[in-house]
Amino acid sequence: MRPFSHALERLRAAGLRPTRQRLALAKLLFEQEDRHVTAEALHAEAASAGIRVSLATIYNTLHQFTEVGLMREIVVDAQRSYFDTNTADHHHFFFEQSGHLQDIKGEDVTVAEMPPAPAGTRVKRVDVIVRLEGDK
Amino acid sequence: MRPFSHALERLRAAGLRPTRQRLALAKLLFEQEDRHVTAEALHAEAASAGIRVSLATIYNTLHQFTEVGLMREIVVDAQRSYFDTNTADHHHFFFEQSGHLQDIKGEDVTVAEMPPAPAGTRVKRVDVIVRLEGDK
DNA sequence: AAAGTAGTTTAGAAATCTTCTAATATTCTT
DNA sequence: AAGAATATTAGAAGATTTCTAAACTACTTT
Repeated sequence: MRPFSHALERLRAAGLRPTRQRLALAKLLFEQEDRHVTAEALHAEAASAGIRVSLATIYNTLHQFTEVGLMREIVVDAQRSYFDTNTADHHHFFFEQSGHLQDIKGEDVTVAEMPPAPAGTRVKRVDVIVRLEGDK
Repeated sequence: MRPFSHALERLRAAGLRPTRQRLALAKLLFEQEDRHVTAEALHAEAASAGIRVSLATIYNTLHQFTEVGLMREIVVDAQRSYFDTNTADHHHFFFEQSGHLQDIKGEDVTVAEMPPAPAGTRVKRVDVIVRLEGDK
């Protein structure tokens, strides 16, 4: 049922040349359940999986994947960018202490009574971030 | 009706020593309608108002004001921190092109059907950010 | 298969924003 | 006025992200 379960096909479908680095990163990112990664974390993970990729490529790749809609960026922390492999309509719990993110399914939050977008603008996205404190 | 309309009283009430810099910044920030500022923007504004304050003090002051509840921090842009003088329950329109923020009154957005906070955590805040593209 | 070309990757430098340091200055208390 | 506590500052340092331009790889054409 998942039309592009293979990294190669996903990249091809997105019009991205399937290079060694992109394939390896796509496997890390997409061949398991939805993930939230920072550039540094993915870089470290790649390194320990034996994939040699520069940090610049990690950034390039995360941005490219985001541009073509394979991922999206989540802004929850002023000092660090998070990228999410779940591109479906959904929101987030953010555990401020640990920096951990957890999806909230789109159906589980209802934003009712939105004011209209100001003249001359379009709503690109509505982000609901539930900031949590305490253990986890 | 505004119990602490004067910068001096606000600082005193918050337990912050009313220094020259803090007073001047409090005046810029609180003696006009609700504002959204970045550290750099406030620094520039202070400079053109003839207030000599270092950038380090701007950061110190914004954080202190936030700690004592006079302001709050808004995370909408991974590369820059915004601080808001409106501490009431409310949300935001974010104009991605210009980096401009606009309040949405708390009553104008209803977040219904929130899932419960995960065990061991408390909800600190729920942020709704409506990301806009287009002019303005 | 070889060559050409267009697109990628890379290390390291640079840019940007924020925090730190420790010296100096100011405010508050006595 | 003096002393103690707290603030401010310039500049250095830290952290994250982007840039540069050289080397490399993938794809296309021959």
